[in-house]
Amino acid sequence: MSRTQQERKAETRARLLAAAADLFAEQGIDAVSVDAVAEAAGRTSGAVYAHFGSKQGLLLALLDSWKDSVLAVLLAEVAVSDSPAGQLAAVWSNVSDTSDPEAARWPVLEHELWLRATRDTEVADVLRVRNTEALRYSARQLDGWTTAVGAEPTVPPEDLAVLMKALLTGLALQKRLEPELVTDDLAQRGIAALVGLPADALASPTSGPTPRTASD
Amino acid sequence: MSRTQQERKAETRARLLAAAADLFAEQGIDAVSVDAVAEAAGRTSGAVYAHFGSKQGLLLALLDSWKDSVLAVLLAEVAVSDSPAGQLAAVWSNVSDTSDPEAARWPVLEHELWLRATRDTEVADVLRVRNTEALRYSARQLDGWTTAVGAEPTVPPEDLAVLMKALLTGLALQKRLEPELVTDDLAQRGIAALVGLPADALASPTSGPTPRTASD
DNA sequence: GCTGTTGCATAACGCTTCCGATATAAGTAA
DNA sequence: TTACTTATATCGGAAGCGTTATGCAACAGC
Repeated sequence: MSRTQQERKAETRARLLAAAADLFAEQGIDAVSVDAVAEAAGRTSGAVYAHFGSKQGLLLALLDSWKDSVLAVLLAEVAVSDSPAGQLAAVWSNVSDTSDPEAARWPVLEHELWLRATRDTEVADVLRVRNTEALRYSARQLDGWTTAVGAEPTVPPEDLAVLMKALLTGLALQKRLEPELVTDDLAQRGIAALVGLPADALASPTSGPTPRTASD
Repeated sequence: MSRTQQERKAETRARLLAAAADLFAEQGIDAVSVDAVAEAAGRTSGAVYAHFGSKQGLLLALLDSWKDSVLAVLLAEVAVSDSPAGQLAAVWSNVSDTSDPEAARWPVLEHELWLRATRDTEVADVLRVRNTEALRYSARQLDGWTTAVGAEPTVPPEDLAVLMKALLTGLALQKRLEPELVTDDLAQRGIAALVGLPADALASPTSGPTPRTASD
């Protein structure tokens, strides 16, 4: 089996990034050594420095690769349901799911990155780009939903997107500390209140098929 | 001038805690060495281990000392104004003030502690205690406010407190990454929406007591 | 004043980190 | 083959970490 150098290199790079994502999320970025990442990828630390120059370089490359992949995954999950309630539920579960350790991993890492951005300009820059991108998309969606459902939010869609993201982020944070305090139902009521709807308006959508609503 | 051993010890302990609070918030807990804390306090690392046994012991002692002090400060600031609008503004500014580096410090540390709680059981325990305490107080306040202003929130006060805290936390987080995206006005509108009020019902901040009813 | 104790400084230990210098293996082109 | 390039491995150094052991003043009780 002959593989070109390009293929070899590409695979090594991919394996290093995957290993870094896993370990960073599981143990925290600072707690993970370069050697640990390399070993988990079946390589040695030399490969990391050859590919990314430094641990910081590895982190930035990881962020870059995420800007595409993670957002794409979320959008795909959202696209499955076409009712506002289902789509919001998809977003919420994507952020807050604590049952599956695999899925619960990257929100933690996301959280860590936001904190890191406070002191690391490079990380902050990357995060800002992703954030405004997500907010722009979110604002568009929210605008469509609110008019479709006939809600009258007290703020324009762009601001509503900020509030919504803040609420979801805060709830996810809180849920990790005290899971039983933040039920799916509570999240839904909070969202409804922000949008300017009665609490049950999202549970049984007025139009379109009823999707899988969050239980609890 | 002669000082008793007790006084000496107490002052050293206080200085170590103060230095730890400063440095931890500024650089992050892991990035700060025990030696650095000791030096900032005008002592050496030996003093740290004599007092707290370990770096983790120092951290836990710091958390303990905060459970009293920080909450007390916040309550005092809240007590200054006796209108719901003013009190909410006090809370929000206390969480989100980014102008004064001194004040902007501890929300960052708070954020870091929440993240740390994901992997550190001891920190999680302390944080849970403080959190439920704050939520209980907050729920009581919110209950009083909503009835006083005549709002009709869609959830009971205990849940409303969770939502409110989540929103404020999320907004503070977001504001640190993109300050111009999260104005005080936006925060106020978000709060109002959660409580179930029109956007301008809360809009008279630091002035004296506002009329009891917002209806007109 | 003498003596035991307290509070902290000093210095060293064992471990881990990042990362460069060097070496080897794999792939490509003639 | 031969010559050359590229990708990864190996090794080691300098520095940093938390922690422990020891020593030395300043104090307290007699």
